[in-house]
Amino acid sequence: MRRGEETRQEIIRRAAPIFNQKGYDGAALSDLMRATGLKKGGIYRHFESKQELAGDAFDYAWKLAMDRRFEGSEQISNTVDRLKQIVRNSRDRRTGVVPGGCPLLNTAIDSDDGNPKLRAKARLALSSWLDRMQSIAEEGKRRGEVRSGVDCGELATLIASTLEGSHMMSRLQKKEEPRDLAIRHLEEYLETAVRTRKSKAGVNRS
Amino acid sequence: MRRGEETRQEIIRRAAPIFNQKGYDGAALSDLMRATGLKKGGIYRHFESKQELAGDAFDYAWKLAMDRRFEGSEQISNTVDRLKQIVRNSRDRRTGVVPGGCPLLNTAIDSDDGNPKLRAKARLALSSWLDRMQSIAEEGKRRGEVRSGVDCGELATLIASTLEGSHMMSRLQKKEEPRDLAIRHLEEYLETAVRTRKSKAGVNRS
DNA sequence: GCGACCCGGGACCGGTCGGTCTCATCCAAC
DNA sequence: GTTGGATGAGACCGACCGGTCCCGGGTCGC
Repeated sequence: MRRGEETRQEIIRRAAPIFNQKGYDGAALSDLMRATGLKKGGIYRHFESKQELAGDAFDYAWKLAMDRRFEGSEQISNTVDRLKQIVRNSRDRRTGVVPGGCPLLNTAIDSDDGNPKLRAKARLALSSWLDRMQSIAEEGKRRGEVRSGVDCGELATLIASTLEGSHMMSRLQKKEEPRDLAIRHLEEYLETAVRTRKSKAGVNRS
Repeated sequence: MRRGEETRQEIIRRAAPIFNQKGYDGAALSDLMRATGLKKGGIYRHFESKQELAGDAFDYAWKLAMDRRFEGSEQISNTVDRLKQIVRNSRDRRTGVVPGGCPLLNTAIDSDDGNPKLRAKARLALSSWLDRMQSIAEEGKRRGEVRSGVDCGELATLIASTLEGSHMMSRLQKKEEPRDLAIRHLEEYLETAVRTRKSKAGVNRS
């Protein structure tokens, strides 16, 4: 990797928390300069605009968040248990991600007015998250682990919105209860309304 | 009401959508001047800072939203049906409120970094909302309409976070599905896990 | 060792920010 | 009709915004 490219990536890494915490407008060039240790010229050498940097920073932050949220789920064979793991990850695997809360939630609200480019990125991010969860549910359906009556797209939407809503509340109240509660609720829902009932013993438990 | 006070209220009414749509930093004095038809002097005559105006505008927007969300629920006698009505209101009664989405969600994210005064207002707003729903559930418990095992505070938290999360998704996707889905899910939950089971016929339906 | 180029510093730009202050006008009480 | 407080206009302020540009220095390939 060329030296300039390394610097570029470093700028993205350092800028991501600033944008995630302060929003697009709130993240001033002076903040980014302080965070990166570079002056304006050094930053604008690698990005043609603040928009471009913000976009790259969002992609970086979202990728990290997604990786963490699906971490440890791949090796779980049962799809419902895999979904439960993903749900729990939103609480248990939040270290090492970009500070400032969920980039998707932040950017969705932040770009609600104005900023169509960031908004498009947020929309895409949401879709990719939903698609991944939906695919798991559909795989579960084919395998007979998920009930045939379940709408996999709706299931993914329900999980995402419950997690995001409780995430906002937990951050606002500075308490873990809302998030814990949402996770318990979703686990319960997955067990009682999604997982195929087994008449025999040997029910899967994660 | 003195003339100045009328002007003050009018400024709040006009400023509220600006703050709700653009956020605190995003709402420039020039925007507020355009919306109110006043110049700086005219605005600062009635508010000692942008902060104060933003706070009053949030209170105004939140009061409107709360009124709408609880509208039509008072005259429903059964408490579970009352909660169902409140849940449905978040979809059905959104006309006449301040544009730009839920003021609580917007302000919670917007004030996540910086702005402690607005954050305190958002926290208070959330508490008052939760308290109102919790009180209804507790009344239902005393009346035997809500199961004794239900934690009313948790129920309120679950309703709020599910609605807020789906609200964000609906706005981001510009689709009503996430919100509709969340409402259906909460209605189902209220019926199956909250409402007291009746062994006799004549089950309440809203 | 040399030349080309990659890189970052930092002065500079016009514009806009939130906020202050003075002054003309309006209106109501007398 | 006069007067005095309430009201709003708008010039002005320093700070800071995102963005541009040029130059000096470091680092390559040769």
